[in-house]
Amino acid sequence: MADLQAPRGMNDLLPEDEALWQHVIDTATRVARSFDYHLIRTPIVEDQGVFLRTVGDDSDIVSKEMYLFEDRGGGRLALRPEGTAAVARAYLEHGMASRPQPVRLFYWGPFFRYDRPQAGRYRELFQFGVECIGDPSPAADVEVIDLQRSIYEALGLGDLTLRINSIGTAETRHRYEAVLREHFLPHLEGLSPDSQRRFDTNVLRILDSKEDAGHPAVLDAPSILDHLSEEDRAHWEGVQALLTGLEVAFEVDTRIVRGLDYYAHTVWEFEPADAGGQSTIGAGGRYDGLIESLGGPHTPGTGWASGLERIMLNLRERGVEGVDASLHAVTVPLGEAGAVAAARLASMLREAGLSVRSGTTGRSMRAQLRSADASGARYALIVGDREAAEGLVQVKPLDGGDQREMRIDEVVAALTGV
RNA sequence: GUGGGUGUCGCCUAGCGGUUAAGGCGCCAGGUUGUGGCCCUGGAGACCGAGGGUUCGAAUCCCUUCACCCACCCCA
Repeated sequence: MADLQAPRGMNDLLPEDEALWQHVIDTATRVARSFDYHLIRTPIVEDQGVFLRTVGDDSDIVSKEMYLFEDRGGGRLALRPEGTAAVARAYLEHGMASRPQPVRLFYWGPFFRYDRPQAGRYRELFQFGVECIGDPSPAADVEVIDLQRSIYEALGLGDLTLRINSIGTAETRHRYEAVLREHFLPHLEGLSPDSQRRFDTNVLRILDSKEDAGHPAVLDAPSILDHLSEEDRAHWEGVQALLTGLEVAFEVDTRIVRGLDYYAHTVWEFEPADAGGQSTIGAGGRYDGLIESLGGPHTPGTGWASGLERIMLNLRERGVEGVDASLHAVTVPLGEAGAVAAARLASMLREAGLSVRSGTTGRSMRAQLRSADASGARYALIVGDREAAEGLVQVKPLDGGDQREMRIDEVVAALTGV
């Protein structure tokens, strides 16, 4: 084995994965565009402040998973750990608030989190995400959820479960956190060390603890839904009514709390029914406080991100493979004159829109035909010195059909014609 | 960050103290002169993840380290 390897938790995408990868990106892009969402690409590196100010100091992402570094000019940069804050930064920087609202954006690309790798969890991960910025209504939440669902549907993952919750506004949440602390305080001793830690850092997460899942104090914990303000409640009911109207199936799950600080109101996750470890395929939420925390005016927003590796993992589990654009032909050059004629023929066919692999010169005809057969191409185009001298080609169908000799200028028509 | 498992040719695997480290797939070349898919023959390709020990002798035992896998934490 080579002594140099890809960095831990980072993977190479190999040619055999190309078809499925491209299928996922193309499908997601197509569906997003059908909702009038458009691509935004932001740098892979951002000023650290973009994430430090928005994501939340005590979130794991900021406290221990960010790749932070200084560039040669002393700039304090971060490899982006997530997309929303970066898109919000771009929205502000480019004055998108003066475009027609809401602004509908999608993006995809690599993100980085220094975390221990595991099934479906990588240090370099790829996400596809969308953001709808500038619309405070429940309809915006439901639009992006519907878009997300449509992408999964188009990919063949229509059976994913949508679990959804409302965490109200920041004020609501703070009030609820106080209620929760009061509730858990007498039971702290009986909870796991993790939950005891969360009591201080993020009480909400105790509700989502796997270790304490069956604990009576968790089971009869007060629900955030009972602590929503009137405004929160109106939004929340609006979301549910619209989802129901669209016949989008969902489950209310009050344990969904989201790890990032900027979320408010609606939060959701899509998961396969047979949920395992790193099972969440895509998750999102409303982030009305985000742009303010970047120094901009109060601006509502909602969106989601989905892990491309997790999508691919689930597609593979269901036996879905991408379909490779099939190779039309392979040339079989023989001799020096044949090599020249074959190369000219190949470029002619490519210009006509066909995909053509050049055969390896200097190899025996038998070796070349074996290789052509293994390539999956439909035709072998044999051009030896004899053919070259007379401007001819032997067109050999690789499915066993009869070989035909034709003039070079007839080949394009013969291969594109039918 | 915590706990468990695994590392032998490109891929899958055998070997588990003394073997020229074996096989399958794949790759390359042949099975008479320019015709594939099946079959047959041959070849290339591994200092057994890396570094230290133990031993007359280690892929096989021990330690360290790195990587991968699985779970927790967290998250997409």
